[in-house]
Amino acid sequence: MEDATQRLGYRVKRAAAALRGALDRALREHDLTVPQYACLELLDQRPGLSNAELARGTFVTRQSMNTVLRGLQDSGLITRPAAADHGRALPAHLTEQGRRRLDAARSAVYAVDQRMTDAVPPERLADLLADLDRMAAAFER
Amino acid sequence: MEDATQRLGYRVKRAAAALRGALDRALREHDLTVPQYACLELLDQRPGLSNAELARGTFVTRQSMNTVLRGLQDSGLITRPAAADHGRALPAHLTEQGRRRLDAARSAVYAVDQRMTDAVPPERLADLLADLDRMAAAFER
DNA sequence: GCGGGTATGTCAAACTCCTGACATGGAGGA
DNA sequence: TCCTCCATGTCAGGAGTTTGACATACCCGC
Repeated sequence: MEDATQRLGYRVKRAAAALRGALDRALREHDLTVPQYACLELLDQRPGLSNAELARGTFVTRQSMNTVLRGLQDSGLITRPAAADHGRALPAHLTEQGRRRLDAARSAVYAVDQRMTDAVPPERLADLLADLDRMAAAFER
Repeated sequence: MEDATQRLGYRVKRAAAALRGALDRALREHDLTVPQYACLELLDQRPGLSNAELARGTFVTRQSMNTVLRGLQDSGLITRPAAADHGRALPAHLTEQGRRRLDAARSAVYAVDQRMTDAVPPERLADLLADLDRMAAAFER
């Protein structure tokens, strides 16, 4: 195991890089970046999430998500109250325009995901998902 | 499959994010970034690689690798000839100091990789590696 | 020989993301 | 009640990466 390209980390990195590139290309025609799309998708499934919660859900820092949210807000894709009624968390929601943009981009993203999914033998998909979860969990603290 | 967090792309992204974070933390004490380490490692295995070849091997653009190489050069970890004798490609090589720094960082990186590897059942490791390769290959053109 | 195609190194500008830091608001124990 | 701890939103600065572009150098078919 002296060749670093044989190690698990290298393979994960390569697969993730390929995925990221494909997503970038697919989302560009919808004028969305990957974090922006991830944010919209998360917000569609769980409306009212705060900045910090969205950051954790998309694997970026609060600060990065803050700028992402501001951009989405300026584009009119999401809304956030100016002040919090309880605590400091500001619950974000999709606007009608945001929902439409998400619907348009979703098909492109799903096609990318499907292309990747189709590349693995179907009988191994469940194990693969479980292993990816275990790898991620191995670094949580 | 309406929950986006159940899709393969999300799992890959999460695993890669966890790995990247762990590598960042592990390499910080060696004053190296992930691309810098990847570059050194690749250069150790295949001395004389050019900027563009290193970029492809580490999944970044030529421009990014160029700045990485310049930093490594300024730190005295690699050397590059000022002019190319054949074509424009400038073959890079590790210096003695670069080799020492790599050796020091390698154990930390290997520990991270091993921790991730240990998280997956050993009888599935070979399949996992193969599937990751298939996923990456699905996006090549 | 030579002209198109390809690959390389490099520059400039913009963008994204991160680290570090600070102030605010809530929860729980002394 | 007070006060320590934790989570959140935000600001400032900097580091890293990307897109777009340009000039140079080889290759190959004509």
